[in-house]
Amino acid sequence: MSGAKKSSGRSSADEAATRKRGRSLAALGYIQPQTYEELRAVLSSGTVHFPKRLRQVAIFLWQHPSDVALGTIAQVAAQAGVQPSTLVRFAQIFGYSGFSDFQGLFKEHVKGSWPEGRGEPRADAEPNAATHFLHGMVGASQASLGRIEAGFDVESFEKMVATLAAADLIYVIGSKRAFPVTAYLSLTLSQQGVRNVLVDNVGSSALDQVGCIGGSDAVLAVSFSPYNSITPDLVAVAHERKARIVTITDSTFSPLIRLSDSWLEVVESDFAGFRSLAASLAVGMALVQGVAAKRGT
Amino acid sequence: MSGAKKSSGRSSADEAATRKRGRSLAALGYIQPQTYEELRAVLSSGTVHFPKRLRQVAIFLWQHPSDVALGTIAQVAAQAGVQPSTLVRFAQIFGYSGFSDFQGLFKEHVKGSWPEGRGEPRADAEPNAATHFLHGMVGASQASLGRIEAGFDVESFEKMVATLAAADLIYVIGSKRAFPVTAYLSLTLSQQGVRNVLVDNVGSSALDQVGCIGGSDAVLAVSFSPYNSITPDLVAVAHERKARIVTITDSTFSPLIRLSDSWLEVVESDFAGFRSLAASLAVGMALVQGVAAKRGT
DNA sequence: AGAAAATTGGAAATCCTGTTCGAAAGTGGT
DNA sequence: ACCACTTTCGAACAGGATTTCCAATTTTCT
Repeated sequence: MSGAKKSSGRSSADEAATRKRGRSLAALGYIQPQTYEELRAVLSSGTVHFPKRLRQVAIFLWQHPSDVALGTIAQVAAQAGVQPSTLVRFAQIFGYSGFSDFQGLFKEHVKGSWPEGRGEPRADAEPNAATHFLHGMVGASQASLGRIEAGFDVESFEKMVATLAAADLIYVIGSKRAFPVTAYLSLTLSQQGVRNVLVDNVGSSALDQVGCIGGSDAVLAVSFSPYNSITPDLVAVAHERKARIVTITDSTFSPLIRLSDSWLEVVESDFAGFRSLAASLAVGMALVQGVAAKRGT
Repeated sequence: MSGAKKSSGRSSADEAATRKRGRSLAALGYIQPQTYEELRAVLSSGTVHFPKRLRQVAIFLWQHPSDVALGTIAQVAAQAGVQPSTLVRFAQIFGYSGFSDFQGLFKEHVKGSWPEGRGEPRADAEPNAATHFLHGMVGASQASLGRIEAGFDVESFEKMVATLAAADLIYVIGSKRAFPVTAYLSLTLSQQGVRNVLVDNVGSSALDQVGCIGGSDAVLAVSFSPYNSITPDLVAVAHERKARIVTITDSTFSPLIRLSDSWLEVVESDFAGFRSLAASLAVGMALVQGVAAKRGT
């Protein structure tokens, strides 16, 4: 609290910056974002209105996080079309002492998104019922994720991407446990500009929906054992109507396989009967990204 | 990255470095690696035998490319356990004028394999682009999972379980990215014999649904940034009707927090703009299990 | 074992980067 | 149109980062 003016002390520098400029967000009740995700949340919330140059900065940060993480302030400023000092001001508005601190957020994020970048989980056995189950669930998820990386059929995957990219319209089908996966697939496909229909069976209209499938359409089916939902029936109809069919399922015994042009096996672990979906979602996202990339070109 | 700003004679500086030290690889017939892949190829070929410290450097570069790209020379040296000057020497052996030039390789590589936000996912000439993305997605999932295990608010969690277990009827609310999570929550709750309503907004009936919430009911809300969906509106209505509200969200900026009796922060990583749901699902399953256990007794 | 060569550690010197500050330009209200 | 206030620009400054250099140490060859 001793008001040293330009001491190099980090924390006191923050306070000094806040005190000096009455308009910092901290003064308005906001707190300093501690992670990249929080920063994105603030930027996207639309609650902050920036003047022209600062908005320009915000947009650039949003669109080119890796350039911000890797570059020097001069390079970033040049790419964003502003002065270096503008970047410093931007960082200070959010309560940071300067650009360097602020850039740390981006570095953390890029490092975190980089496969090699993370450490191994350490084993602290905490005797607590809640954390014990969470730990088990996390373990099941990580086991599932590890398994797909270990053995992944790239050939099938690329065939699936090609099939879906060539399709006129994509029908996404999955019930029960698979439904959360198909819901996310449908959402991300739409966000990537890929037209698709989520067959959710609202109003029991699923059979009628698939009755409209044409030969130039494709079905993306997700199904897990036990295979007693309506998914096999729906896919059978699509198959009769000559649609291309790609499947994500969890064993070679799935009735969908003989109907499918290509398929991937994704085995999910469970803990105390609660099954993970982590691997299926990861594979699903990869599919969506692949299709979007292929469509884009 | 156009670092064309440095000192005047870049190319002549290279030659000078080469001429001065008789043992540079260039003098031995090797050429200066122009890309990160070339560097990796040279390192892995095993044709070069380094003394102890330099080998240490090579191993570190191999295992932690993102740290090399993001850090300063001092940070990298500390992590690798060598002196900064050793890194400079290493770079010069490969024909670079110094560490900065050499680091450029790593920066290029990291930036190149980071498909920029909303931008066009450029189809790299990388043959295994599919597996690279899958790898990244798995990494994002694992990062998310690791994060919740690292810092998990057990107190809030148990308060949430207690609230939900005491409720007459549980309303599960979430839109867009959060919907897959709520769909799975609703399914597993039902499978555990816990009565619940999934507010899916089919037929735009969500507002009317939450209009029926009573004081003995509870809301389980899931919401991620940007918070521009109808979820905050729905939860606000439930709050007015005196329902207990528990929330899973991804930052302290979420508008749901001030409406909630208890809440958990679950930060999900993303890769190339595709966000993982692994952590939210794991936490959700833990919640369901906790509620079911408490109801059962 | 001894000497020469290679390698390493550490501090000094230099270059560059990030930050600060005052003036200029822009904006909005009276 | 004028004034007060905010925002932006650009140059000067300070501090940090990279590089260089030399002595100390280890290795290798005779």
